Amino acid sequence: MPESNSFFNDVYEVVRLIPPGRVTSYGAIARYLGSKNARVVGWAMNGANAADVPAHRVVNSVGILTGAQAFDPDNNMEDRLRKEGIEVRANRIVNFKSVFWDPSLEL
DNA sequence: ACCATGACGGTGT
DNA sequence: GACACCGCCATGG
Repeated sequence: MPESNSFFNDVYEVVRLIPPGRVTSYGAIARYLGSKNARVVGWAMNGANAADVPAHRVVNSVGILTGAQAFDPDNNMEDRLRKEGIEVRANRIVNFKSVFWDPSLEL
């Protein structure tokens, strides 16, 4: 597990703090951790799939479920979000602004 | 140390 | 709102 003692671990910690029914963006997490690169956050989420992290609550700045491909077909991202009361349409969160949760602002 | 890759973001058109 | 570009930096080979 290369993630231990790493930047990835901090990412997981923040994602775990996202309230149910809310979502955040890769960039928001990156800024909160002091990093300027949102891609690294996405890279971290690639491994978060196996870890106990609500990765389905992390989307890009536009509200698109860019990481849906990384989820299992029966455990897909879109369904999990709908289950929490989030409106999803065509792989995109409809009321994105309403459910957006900024860690550096609300944490 | 160099290079390619990537669940991204901001700006301009 | 959609699309094309360019910059960003952690990891792995």
